[in-house]
Amino acid sequence: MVVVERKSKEERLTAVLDAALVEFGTKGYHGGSTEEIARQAGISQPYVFRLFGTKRDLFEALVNRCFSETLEMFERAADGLRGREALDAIGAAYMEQLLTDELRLRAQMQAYSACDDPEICAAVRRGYGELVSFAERVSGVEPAEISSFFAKGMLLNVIASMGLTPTDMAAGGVAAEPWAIRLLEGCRPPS
Amino acid sequence: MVVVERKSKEERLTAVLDAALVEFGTKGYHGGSTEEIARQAGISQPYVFRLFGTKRDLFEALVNRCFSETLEMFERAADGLRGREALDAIGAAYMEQLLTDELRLRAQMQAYSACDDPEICAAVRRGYGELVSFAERVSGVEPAEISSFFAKGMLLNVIASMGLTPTDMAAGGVAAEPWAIRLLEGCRPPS
DNA sequence: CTACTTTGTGATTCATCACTTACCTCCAAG
DNA sequence: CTTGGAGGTAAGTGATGAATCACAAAGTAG
Repeated sequence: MVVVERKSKEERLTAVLDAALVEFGTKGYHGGSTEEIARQAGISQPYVFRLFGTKRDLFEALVNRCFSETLEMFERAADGLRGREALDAIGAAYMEQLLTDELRLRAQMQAYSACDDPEICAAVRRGYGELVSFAERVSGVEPAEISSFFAKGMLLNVIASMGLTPTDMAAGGVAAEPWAIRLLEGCRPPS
Repeated sequence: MVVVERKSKEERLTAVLDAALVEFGTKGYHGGSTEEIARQAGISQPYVFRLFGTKRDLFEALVNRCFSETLEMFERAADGLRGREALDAIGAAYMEQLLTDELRLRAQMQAYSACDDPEICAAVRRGYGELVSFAERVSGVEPAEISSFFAKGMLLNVIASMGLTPTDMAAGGVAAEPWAIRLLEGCRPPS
Protein backbone atom coordinates (compact mmCIF):
# COMPACT_ATOMS: atom_id res chain seq x y z
CA MET A 1 0.00 0.00 0.00
CA VAL A 2 1.15 3.44 -0.90
CA VAL A 3 2.03 5.76 1.94
CA VAL A 4 -1.08 7.57 3.01
CA GLU A 5 -0.94 11.24 3.88
CA ARG A 6 -3.91 11.72 6.10
CA LYS A 7 -5.50 15.12 5.86
CA SER A 8 -8.73 16.62 7.08
CA LYS A 9 -11.87 16.17 5.06
CA GLU A 10 -12.05 19.92 4.49
CA GLU A 11 -8.62 20.02 2.95
CA ARG A 12 -9.53 17.18 0.59
CA LEU A 13 -12.79 18.84 -0.37
CA THR A 14 -11.07 22.00 -1.50
CA ALA A 15 -8.27 20.05 -3.18
CA VAL A 16 -10.83 18.13 -5.19
CA LEU A 17 -12.71 21.31 -6.10
CA ASP A 18 -9.46 22.93 -7.19
CA ALA A 19 -8.68 19.97 -9.42
CA ALA A 20 -12.24 19.89 -10.71
CA LEU A 21 -11.96 23.54 -11.73
CA VAL A 22 -9.03 22.68 -13.96
CA GLU A 23 -10.49 19.49 -15.38
CA PHE A 24 -14.07 20.62 -15.90
CA GLY A 25 -13.00 24.11 -16.86
CA THR A 26 -11.00 22.86 -19.80
CA LYS A 27 -12.86 19.71 -20.83
CA GLY A 28 -16.36 20.41 -19.65
CA TYR A 29 -18.77 18.34 -17.60
CA HIS A 30 -18.98 15.34 -19.89
CA GLY A 31 -15.39 15.58 -21.07
CA GLY A 32 -13.81 15.75 -17.65
CA SER A 33 -12.95 12.54 -15.84
CA THR A 34 -13.19 11.85 -12.14
CA GLU A 35 -10.06 9.74 -12.37
CA GLU A 36 -8.05 12.72 -13.56
CA ILE A 37 -9.56 14.95 -10.89
CA ALA A 38 -8.59 12.43 -8.25
CA ARG A 39 -5.05 12.25 -9.56
CA GLN A 40 -4.66 16.02 -9.58
CA ALA A 41 -6.12 16.21 -6.10
CA GLY A 42 -3.66 13.59 -4.89
CA ILE A 43 -6.21 11.02 -3.77
CA SER A 44 -7.75 7.85 -5.14
CA GLN A 45 -10.72 8.01 -7.45
CA PRO A 46 -13.15 6.20 -5.10
CA TYR A 47 -12.50 8.80 -2.46
CA VAL A 48 -13.79 11.48 -4.76
CA PHE A 49 -17.10 9.66 -4.73
CA ARG A 50 -16.97 9.25 -1.01
CA LEU A 51 -16.57 13.00 -0.70
CA PHE A 52 -19.04 14.17 -3.32
CA GLY A 53 -21.43 11.32 -4.05
CA THR A 54 -21.67 11.59 -7.83
CA LYS A 55 -19.92 13.34 -10.65
CA ARG A 56 -22.89 15.60 -11.01
CA ASP A 57 -22.87 16.58 -7.37
CA LEU A 58 -19.21 17.43 -7.70
CA PHE A 59 -19.85 19.57 -10.75
CA GLU A 60 -22.70 21.28 -8.99
CA ALA A 61 -20.51 21.99 -5.98
CA LEU A 62 -17.95 23.52 -8.30
CA VAL A 63 -20.58 25.69 -9.96
CA ASN A 64 -21.76 26.91 -6.59
CA ARG A 65 -18.28 27.71 -5.42
CA CYS A 66 -17.48 29.58 -8.64
CA PHE A 67 -20.58 31.72 -8.47
CA SER A 68 -20.18 32.50 -4.80
CA GLU A 69 -16.55 33.45 -5.30
CA THR A 70 -17.54 35.66 -8.20
CA LEU A 71 -20.20 37.30 -6.08
CA GLU A 72 -17.60 37.98 -3.40
CA MET A 73 -15.38 39.47 -6.06
CA PHE A 74 -18.25 41.74 -7.13
CA GLU A 75 -18.75 42.83 -3.55
CA ARG A 76 -15.10 43.58 -3.00
CA ALA A 77 -14.84 45.53 -6.25
CA ALA A 78 -17.94 47.60 -5.54
CA ASP A 79 -17.11 48.20 -1.91
CA GLY A 80 -18.10 51.72 -0.91
CA LEU A 81 -19.28 52.63 -4.40
CA ARG A 82 -22.77 53.14 -5.81
CA GLY A 83 -24.37 53.69 -9.17
CA ARG A 84 -22.43 53.59 -12.40
CA GLU A 85 -19.13 53.83 -10.59
CA ALA A 86 -19.78 50.58 -8.78
CA LEU A 87 -20.62 48.90 -12.06
CA ASP A 88 -17.46 50.20 -13.71
CA ALA A 89 -15.35 48.98 -10.83
CA ILE A 90 -16.86 45.51 -11.04
CA GLY A 91 -16.38 45.52 -14.79
CA ALA A 92 -12.72 46.38 -14.43
CA ALA A 93 -12.24 43.62 -11.89
CA TYR A 94 -13.96 41.15 -14.18
CA MET A 95 -11.71 42.14 -17.05
CA GLU A 96 -8.69 41.53 -14.90
CA GLN A 97 -9.74 37.91 -14.65
CA LEU A 98 -8.83 37.56 -18.29
CA LEU A 99 -5.23 37.82 -17.14
CA THR A 100 -5.35 36.26 -13.70
CA ASP A 101 -8.19 33.81 -13.60
CA GLU A 102 -8.93 32.80 -17.14
CA LEU A 103 -9.76 29.29 -16.04
CA ARG A 104 -12.69 30.51 -14.01
CA LEU A 105 -14.13 32.25 -17.06
CA ARG A 106 -13.83 29.06 -19.03
CA ALA A 107 -15.41 27.09 -16.22
CA GLN A 108 -18.40 29.42 -16.30
CA MET A 109 -18.83 28.69 -19.98
CA GLN A 110 -18.74 25.00 -19.21
CA ALA A 111 -21.41 25.51 -16.59
CA TYR A 112 -23.74 27.22 -19.08
CA SER A 113 -23.05 24.46 -21.57
CA ALA A 114 -23.93 21.77 -19.07
CA CYS A 115 -27.41 23.21 -18.63
CA ASP A 116 -29.09 20.31 -20.38
CA ASP A 117 -28.93 18.69 -16.96
CA PRO A 118 -31.83 20.13 -14.95
CA GLU A 119 -30.09 20.10 -11.59
CA ILE A 120 -26.99 21.76 -12.92
CA CYS A 121 -29.15 24.25 -14.76
CA ALA A 122 -30.96 25.13 -11.55
CA ALA A 123 -27.65 25.78 -9.78
CA VAL A 124 -26.42 27.91 -12.67
CA ARG A 125 -29.58 29.99 -12.78
CA ARG A 126 -29.50 30.54 -9.06
CA GLY A 127 -25.88 31.69 -9.16
CA TYR A 128 -26.37 33.90 -12.18
CA GLY A 129 -29.52 35.40 -10.72
CA GLU A 130 -27.65 36.37 -7.57
CA LEU A 131 -24.99 38.15 -9.62
CA VAL A 132 -27.60 40.06 -11.60
CA SER A 133 -29.58 40.99 -8.51
CA PHE A 134 -26.46 42.23 -6.78
CA ALA A 135 -25.43 44.35 -9.76
CA GLU A 136 -28.90 45.82 -10.00
CA ARG A 137 -29.07 46.56 -6.30
CA VAL A 138 -25.63 48.09 -5.92
CA SER A 139 -25.76 50.17 -9.11
CA GLY A 140 -29.41 51.09 -9.35
CA VAL A 141 -29.04 51.79 -13.06
CA GLU A 142 -31.65 50.90 -15.64
CA PRO A 143 -32.02 47.49 -17.28
CA ALA A 144 -30.29 48.47 -20.52
CA GLU A 145 -27.10 49.26 -18.66
CA ILE A 146 -27.27 46.10 -16.59
CA SER A 147 -27.70 44.12 -19.79
CA SER A 148 -24.66 45.71 -21.43
CA PHE A 149 -22.69 45.07 -18.31
CA PHE A 150 -23.44 41.35 -18.28
CA ALA A 151 -23.20 41.17 -22.03
CA LYS A 152 -19.61 42.37 -21.90
CA GLY A 153 -18.91 39.80 -19.23
CA MET A 154 -20.21 37.06 -21.45
CA LEU A 155 -18.11 38.27 -24.35
CA LEU A 156 -15.06 38.04 -22.13
CA ASN A 157 -16.03 34.50 -21.20
CA VAL A 158 -16.26 33.56 -24.85
CA ILE A 159 -12.93 35.18 -25.66
CA ALA A 160 -11.35 33.25 -22.81
CA SER A 161 -12.87 30.02 -24.11
CA MET A 162 -11.46 30.62 -27.55
CA GLY A 163 -8.05 31.16 -26.02
CA LEU A 164 -7.79 34.71 -27.32
CA THR A 165 -6.66 36.41 -24.13
CA PRO A 166 -3.36 38.28 -24.15
CA THR A 167 -1.99 35.59 -21.84
CA ASP A 168 -2.92 32.81 -24.23
CA MET A 169 -1.51 34.53 -27.25
CA ALA A 170 1.77 35.25 -25.49
CA ALA A 171 1.97 31.66 -24.27
CA GLY A 172 1.28 30.31 -27.73
CA GLY A 173 3.92 32.60 -29.17
CA VAL A 174 1.34 33.57 -31.77
CA ALA A 175 0.29 37.03 -32.77
CA ALA A 176 -3.29 37.58 -31.61
CA GLU A 177 -5.93 37.85 -34.27
CA PRO A 178 -6.43 41.54 -35.01
CA TRP A 179 -10.21 41.36 -34.78
CA ALA A 180 -9.89 39.81 -31.33
CA ILE A 181 -7.65 42.62 -30.16
CA ARG A 182 -10.18 45.16 -31.39
CA LEU A 183 -12.98 43.31 -29.60
CA LEU A 184 -11.03 43.37 -26.36
CA GLU A 185 -10.12 47.03 -26.74
CA GLY A 186 -13.76 47.81 -27.32
CA CYS A 187 -14.65 46.21 -23.99
CA ARG A 188 -12.62 48.68 -21.97
CA PRO A 189 -14.79 51.25 -20.20
CA PRO A 190 -14.53 54.71 -21.81
CA SER A 191 -11.94 56.50 -19.68
CA MET B 1 -31.36 -7.11 -43.08
CA VAL B 2 -33.61 -4.16 -42.59
CA VAL B 3 -35.08 -2.60 -45.69
CA VAL B 4 -32.64 -0.02 -47.00
CA GLU B 5 -33.87 3.31 -48.28
CA ARG B 6 -31.09 4.44 -50.52
CA LYS B 7 -30.58 8.16 -50.68
CA SER B 8 -27.89 10.36 -52.10
CA LYS B 9 -24.78 11.06 -50.12
CA GLU B 10 -25.66 14.74 -49.98
CA GLU B 11 -29.01 14.03 -48.39
CA ARG B 12 -27.39 11.86 -45.76
CA LEU B 13 -24.75 14.47 -45.05
CA THR B 14 -27.30 17.12 -44.28
CA ALA B 15 -29.47 14.67 -42.33
CA VAL B 16 -26.51 13.79 -40.16
CA LEU B 17 -25.60 17.45 -39.65
CA ASP B 18 -29.20 18.21 -38.70
CA ALA B 19 -29.16 15.43 -36.15
CA ALA B 20 -25.74 16.51 -34.92
CA LEU B 21 -27.04 20.02 -34.33
CA VAL B 22 -29.64 18.65 -31.95
CA GLU B 23 -27.38 16.18 -30.20
CA PHE B 24 -24.27 18.32 -29.87
CA GLY B 25 -26.30 21.47 -29.32
CA THR B 26 -27.91 20.06 -26.22
CA LYS B 27 -25.27 17.69 -24.84
CA GLY B 28 -22.06 19.20 -26.18
CA TYR B 29 -19.15 17.66 -28.00
CA HIS B 30 -18.16 15.13 -25.38
CA GLY B 31 -21.69 14.50 -24.18
CA GLY B 32 -23.21 13.81 -27.58
CA SER B 33 -23.10 10.29 -28.96
CA THR B 34 -22.61 9.27 -32.56
CA GLU B 35 -25.03 6.41 -32.01
CA GLU B 36 -27.81 8.83 -31.16
CA ILE B 37 -26.94 11.06 -34.09
CA ALA B 38 -27.11 8.08 -36.42
CA ARG B 39 -30.49 7.06 -35.03
CA GLN B 40 -31.91 10.56 -35.45
CA ALA B 41 -30.51 10.73 -38.96
CA GLY B 42 -32.09 7.39 -39.81
CA ILE B 43 -28.88 5.54 -40.64
CA SER B 44 -26.55 3.12 -38.94
CA GLN B 45 -23.77 4.34 -36.70
CA PRO B 46 -20.91 3.03 -38.88
CA TYR B 47 -22.22 5.03 -41.79
CA VAL B 48 -21.78 8.23 -39.82
CA PHE B 49 -18.10 7.42 -39.70
CA ARG B 50 -18.04 6.57 -43.35
CA LEU B 51 -19.50 9.99 -44.09
CA PHE B 52 -17.49 12.10 -41.68
CA GLY B 53 -14.41 10.16 -40.66
CA THR B 54 -14.32 10.88 -36.96
CA LYS B 55 -16.55 12.39 -34.34
CA ARG B 56 -14.33 15.43 -34.28
CA ASP B 57 -14.56 15.93 -38.02
CA LEU B 58 -18.31 15.76 -37.72
CA PHE B 59 -18.35 18.33 -34.96
CA GLU B 60 -16.06 20.56 -36.97
CA ALA B 61 -18.31 20.28 -39.98
CA LEU B 62 -21.23 21.29 -37.82
CA VAL B 63 -19.34 24.28 -36.46
CA ASN B 64 -18.48 25.38 -39.98
CA ARG B 65 -22.03 25.03 -41.18
CA CYS B 66 -23.37 26.96 -38.20
CA PHE B 67 -20.99 29.86 -38.67
CA SER B 68 -21.53 30.07 -42.39
CA GLU B 69 -25.30 30.03 -41.95
CA THR B 70 -25.00 32.73 -39.34
CA LEU B 71 -22.87 34.79 -41.68
CA GLU B 72 -25.50 34.41 -44.38
CA MET B 73 -28.10 35.52 -41.88
CA PHE B 74 -25.99 38.60 -41.12
CA GLU B 75 -25.74 39.37 -44.82
CA ARG B 76 -29.46 38.99 -45.39
CA ALA B 77 -30.31 41.16 -42.38
CA ALA B 78 -27.88 43.90 -43.37
CA ASP B 79 -28.80 43.84 -47.04
CA GLY B 80 -28.81 47.36 -48.44
CA LEU B 81 -27.99 48.96 -45.10
CA ARG B 82 -24.82 50.60 -43.82
CA GLY B 83 -23.49 51.95 -40.58
CA ARG B 84 -25.37 51.67 -37.32
CA GLU B 85 -28.57 50.78 -39.10
CA ALA B 86 -27.01 47.66 -40.54
CA LEU B 87 -25.79 46.67 -37.11
CA ASP B 88 -29.21 47.22 -35.56
CA ALA B 89 -30.85 45.13 -38.24
CA ILE B 90 -28.45 42.27 -37.65
CA GLY B 91 -28.97 42.57 -33.92
CA ALA B 92 -32.71 42.34 -34.32
CA ALA B 93 -32.36 39.27 -36.52
CA TYR B 94 -30.07 37.68 -33.98
CA MET B 95 -32.55 38.31 -31.20
CA GLU B 96 -35.23 36.65 -33.21
CA GLN B 97 -33.23 33.45 -33.07
CA LEU B 98 -34.06 33.29 -29.38
CA LEU B 99 -37.56 32.39 -30.51
CA THR B 100 -36.97 30.54 -33.74
CA ASP B 101 -33.54 28.99 -33.60
CA GLU B 102 -32.63 28.65 -29.99
CA LEU B 103 -30.82 25.40 -30.68
CA ARG B 104 -28.31 27.14 -32.89
CA LEU B 105 -27.46 29.56 -30.09
CA ARG B 106 -26.90 26.66 -27.76
CA ALA B 107 -24.78 24.91 -30.34
CA GLN B 108 -22.57 27.97 -30.59
CA MET B 109 -22.01 27.83 -26.87
CA GLN B 110 -21.05 24.18 -27.18
CA ALA B 111 -18.59 25.12 -29.89
CA TYR B 112 -16.88 27.68 -27.67
CA SER B 113 -16.82 25.16 -24.84
CA ALA B 114 -15.17 22.54 -27.02
CA CYS B 115 -12.22 24.84 -27.68
CA ASP B 116 -9.83 22.74 -25.63
CA ASP B 117 -9.48 20.76 -28.84
CA PRO B 118 -7.07 22.71 -31.05
CA GLU B 119 -8.66 21.79 -34.37
CA ILE B 120 -12.13 22.67 -33.17
CA CYS B 121 -10.78 25.86 -31.67
CA ALA B 122 -9.24 26.84 -34.99
CA ALA B 123 -12.55 26.33 -36.78
CA VAL B 124 -14.39 28.35 -34.13
CA ARG B 125 -11.93 31.23 -34.33
CA ARG B 126 -12.11 31.30 -38.09
CA GLY B 127 -15.90 31.39 -38.05
CA TYR B 128 -16.08 33.99 -35.32
CA GLY B 129 -13.48 36.12 -37.00
CA GLU B 130 -15.49 36.17 -40.20
CA LEU B 131 -18.56 37.36 -38.34
CA VAL B 132 -16.62 40.13 -36.63
CA SER B 133 -14.93 41.21 -39.84
CA PHE B 134 -18.23 41.34 -41.66
CA ALA B 135 -19.87 43.39 -38.93
CA GLU B 136 -16.95 45.80 -38.91
CA ARG B 137 -16.93 46.12 -42.68
CA VAL B 138 -20.65 46.59 -43.17
CA SER B 139 -21.16 48.97 -40.26
CA GLY B 140 -17.92 50.90 -40.19
CA VAL B 141 -18.53 51.89 -36.58
CA GLU B 142 -15.82 52.08 -33.95
CA PRO B 143 -14.54 49.13 -31.94
CA ALA B 144 -16.53 49.95 -28.82
CA GLU B 145 -19.78 49.60 -30.71
CA ILE B 146 -18.70 46.37 -32.38
CA SER B 147 -17.79 45.01 -28.99
CA SER B 148 -21.19 45.85 -27.50
CA PHE B 149 -22.84 44.32 -30.49
CA PHE B 150 -21.09 40.97 -30.09
CA ALA B 151 -21.34 41.18 -26.34
CA LYS B 152 -25.11 41.31 -26.57
CA GLY B 153 -25.04 38.36 -28.89
CA MET B 154 -23.04 36.36 -26.40
CA LEU B 155 -25.44 37.26 -23.62
CA LEU B 156 -28.29 35.94 -25.75
CA ASN B 157 -26.34 32.72 -26.28
CA VAL B 158 -25.91 32.32 -22.55
CA ILE B 159 -29.57 33.03 -21.88
CA ALA B 160 -30.51 30.41 -24.44
CA SER B 161 -28.17 27.91 -22.81
CA MET B 162 -29.73 28.48 -19.44
CA GLY B 163 -33.15 27.88 -20.95
CA LEU B 164 -34.42 31.34 -20.06
CA THR B 165 -35.92 32.26 -23.42
CA PRO B 166 -39.62 33.12 -23.56
CA THR B 167 -40.15 29.92 -25.52
CA ASP B 168 -38.51 27.79 -22.84
CA MET B 169 -40.38 29.40 -20.02
CA ALA B 170 -43.70 28.96 -21.78
CA ALA B 171 -42.86 25.34 -22.57
CA GLY B 172 -41.89 24.65 -18.98
CA GLY B 173 -45.09 26.24 -17.77
CA VAL B 174 -42.93 28.19 -15.34
CA ALA B 175 -42.91 31.91 -14.77
CA ALA B 176 -39.63 33.31 -16.05
CA GLU B 177 -37.19 34.61 -13.50
CA PRO B 178 -37.76 38.36 -13.20
CA TRP B 179 -34.08 39.21 -13.48
CA ALA B 180 -33.89 37.24 -16.72
CA ILE B 181 -36.80 39.17 -18.16
CA ARG B 182 -35.10 42.44 -17.29
CA LEU B 183 -31.87 41.25 -18.89
CA LEU B 184 -33.71 40.39 -22.08
CA GLU B 185 -35.60 43.65 -22.14
CA GLY B 186 -32.34 45.49 -21.72
CA CYS B 187 -30.99 43.83 -24.84
CA ARG B 188 -33.57 45.38 -27.10
CA PRO B 189 -32.16 48.21 -29.19
CA PRO B 190 -33.34 51.64 -27.99
CA SER B 191 -36.28 52.41 -30.26
C1' DC C 1 -25.34 -10.58 -68.19
C1' DT C 2 -21.26 -9.05 -65.85
C1' DA C 3 -18.34 -6.19 -63.39
C1' DC C 4 -17.80 -2.16 -60.78
C1' DT C 5 -19.17 1.68 -57.85
C1' DT C 6 -22.04 3.59 -54.38
C1' DT C 7 -24.79 3.18 -50.48
C1' DG C 8 -25.33 0.87 -46.64
C1' DT C 9 -25.35 -2.59 -42.34
C1' DG C 10 -24.31 -6.34 -38.46
C1' DA C 11 -21.16 -7.73 -35.50
C1' DT C 12 -17.29 -6.75 -32.97
C1' DT C 13 -13.30 -4.55 -30.67
C1' DC C 14 -11.07 -1.98 -27.44
C1' DA C 15 -10.86 1.68 -24.32
C1' DT C 16 -12.78 4.59 -20.91
C1' DC C 17 -15.49 5.80 -17.18
C1' DA C 18 -18.78 6.33 -13.36
C1' DC C 19 -19.57 3.95 -9.57
C1' DT C 20 -19.24 -0.14 -5.91
C1' DT C 21 -17.45 -3.47 -2.70
C1' DA C 22 -14.53 -4.91 0.46
C1' DC C 23 -10.99 -3.95 2.76
C1' DC C 24 -6.98 -1.31 5.27
C1' DT C 25 -4.80 1.96 8.68
C1' DC C 26 -4.46 5.43 11.60
C1' DC C 27 -5.79 7.64 16.03
C1' DA C 28 -8.35 8.95 20.04
C1' DA C 29 -11.68 7.83 23.83
C1' DG C 30 -13.19 4.59 27.45
C1' DC D 1 -5.47 -2.29 25.16
C1' DT D 2 -9.16 -2.42 22.59
C1' DT D 3 -12.80 -0.63 20.02
C1' DG D 4 -14.86 2.37 16.83
C1' DG D 5 -15.01 5.97 13.69
C1' DA D 6 -12.71 8.72 10.22
C1' DG D 7 -9.61 8.84 6.39
C1' DG D 8 -8.31 6.17 2.73
C1' DT D 9 -7.39 2.47 -1.14
C1' DA D 10 -7.10 -1.88 -4.50
C1' DA D 11 -9.59 -4.24 -7.33
C1' DG D 12 -13.37 -4.81 -9.71
C1' DT D 13 -18.19 -4.21 -12.60
C1' DG D 14 -21.19 -3.06 -16.05
C1' DA D 15 -22.29 0.17 -19.41
C1' DT D 16 -21.27 3.05 -23.05
C1' DG D 17 -19.18 4.72 -26.96
C1' DA D 18 -15.84 5.60 -30.83
C1' DA D 19 -14.00 3.27 -34.43
C1' DT D 20 -13.22 -1.02 -37.56
C1' DC D 21 -14.16 -4.94 -40.54
C1' DA D 22 -16.31 -7.82 -43.37
C1' DC D 23 -19.96 -8.13 -45.97
C1' DA D 24 -24.56 -7.14 -48.61
C1' DA D 25 -27.59 -5.09 -51.83
C1' DA D 26 -28.87 -1.57 -55.15
C1' DG D 27 -27.83 0.88 -59.12
C1' DT D 28 -25.05 1.53 -63.60
C1' DA D 29 -21.92 1.14 -67.52
C1' DG D 30 -20.15 -1.85 -71.15
